[in-house]
Amino acid sequence: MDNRRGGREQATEDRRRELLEAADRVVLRDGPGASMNAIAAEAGITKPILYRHFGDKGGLYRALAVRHTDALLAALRAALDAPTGRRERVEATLDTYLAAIEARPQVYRFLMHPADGGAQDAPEPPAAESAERDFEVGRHSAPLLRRLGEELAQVIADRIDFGPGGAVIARAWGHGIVGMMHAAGDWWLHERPCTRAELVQSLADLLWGRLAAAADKAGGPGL
Amino acid sequence: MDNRRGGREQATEDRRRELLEAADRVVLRDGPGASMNAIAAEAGITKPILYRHFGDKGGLYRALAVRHTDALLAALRAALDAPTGRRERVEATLDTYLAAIEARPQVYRFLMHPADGGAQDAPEPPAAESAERDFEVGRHSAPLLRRLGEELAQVIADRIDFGPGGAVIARAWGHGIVGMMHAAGDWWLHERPCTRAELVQSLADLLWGRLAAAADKAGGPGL
DNA sequence: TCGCATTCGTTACCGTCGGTAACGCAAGTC
DNA sequence: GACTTGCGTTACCGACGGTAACGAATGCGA
Repeated sequence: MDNRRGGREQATEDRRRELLEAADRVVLRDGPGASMNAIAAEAGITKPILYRHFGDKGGLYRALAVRHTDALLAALRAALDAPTGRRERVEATLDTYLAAIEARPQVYRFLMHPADGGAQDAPEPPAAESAERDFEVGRHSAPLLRRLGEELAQVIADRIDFGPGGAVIARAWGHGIVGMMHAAGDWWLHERPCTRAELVQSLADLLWGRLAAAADKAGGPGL
Repeated sequence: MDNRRGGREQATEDRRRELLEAADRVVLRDGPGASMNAIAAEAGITKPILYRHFGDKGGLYRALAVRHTDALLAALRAALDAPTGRRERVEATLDTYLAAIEARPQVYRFLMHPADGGAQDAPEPPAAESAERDFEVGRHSAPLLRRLGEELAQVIADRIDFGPGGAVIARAWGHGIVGMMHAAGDWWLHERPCTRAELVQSLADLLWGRLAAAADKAGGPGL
């Protein structure tokens, strides 16, 4: 039908988008762990073509994650680039993240828990001689966190002047801050013990060294 | 054999411990996602008795997690209670955590990714009318993080004097700091870009407000 | 001593899932 | 009109979590 224009590549690209949107709908409805069958059904087709497009479930999830991560990253970058003071930028970034996970908790949930990740070493056939030798702790959790961490690290490294070896510090901070945001956001979304603005203030205060500056409680063990 | 003493309850308790140790070995060897079959085989028995003891896989994993979490918590509490300055305590706590995940990455990996968690709402039969209505983002990730966060929040609330409403701030900080530790530790364990001591210093600096105090890079957009 | 209930353990199975092989069918080409 | 080339299907595989139904061993009252 609409095969005019370049060729089939355009068509398969459209197809891919369509499949991703269907997958998105299903994941949004059923949470992570949505089955490939369900996704295929939602898209009006069957499993094998899903696999032809995305390889395996990890591929589909990765593609989905990239979509949403890109959107979130764009919003965060905007907050990070606002022409205001550093404190305001930090607050805006925190608020942007929290607003995003508040608005679409299912998406957020999916992004943070993408089933597994990928290929440890050898699944199992060769006995199991990987033993404790294989570390490779990584990729168990969310690639999103890693991406956000690296992104923030880049911004930090660009903006703040550490001494030599500063790149590593910036990365540690990037991942650390993202983790802080994530964990606090997760807890907050679950229990809603305060408003978003209050949480933003608390976390910004934490990053602003209030932990070091705060007074001990009376009767404490000193310091 | 050793049925003297109270009765069978003692025996089943021993059994349970034995099974948990077997499960521990398997999880340590095969990573999370170790199958119930494998665990049962390691314990020298078959699946159904595992299910009789722990209900379902979540139950077993929860029991395992509690064991390790308790051990880690004890170590962290010791670091948190050291009779030194606040900065030293923070550094000791960070170092304790990082040393733990460094020493046993498989255990750590398992704790942070306990398969799923539990019972969303209705798995699927009733059509799927939960829709986007059900929030309940929680419990998707690790209960360990929550426990650590609450624990740290308690220590913070005990030791630092916030004004009214301080309990919520302490909890936000507790979860935030734990998340920071976790994410940074995860990244560090994966890439090993620096020594443990260096990471501890970087994170402690971050918590000490160095982000607020640090100088802008030359040519930056000002503040 | 026999029967009987209870407990521990087994084998054998179910439903679902991720993933794949083999086939069917339409369209473009000579 | 035969021939390739993709898209899509059905039908299947192996592994998993979980369970039902059945087999010994043990304790106990008659």
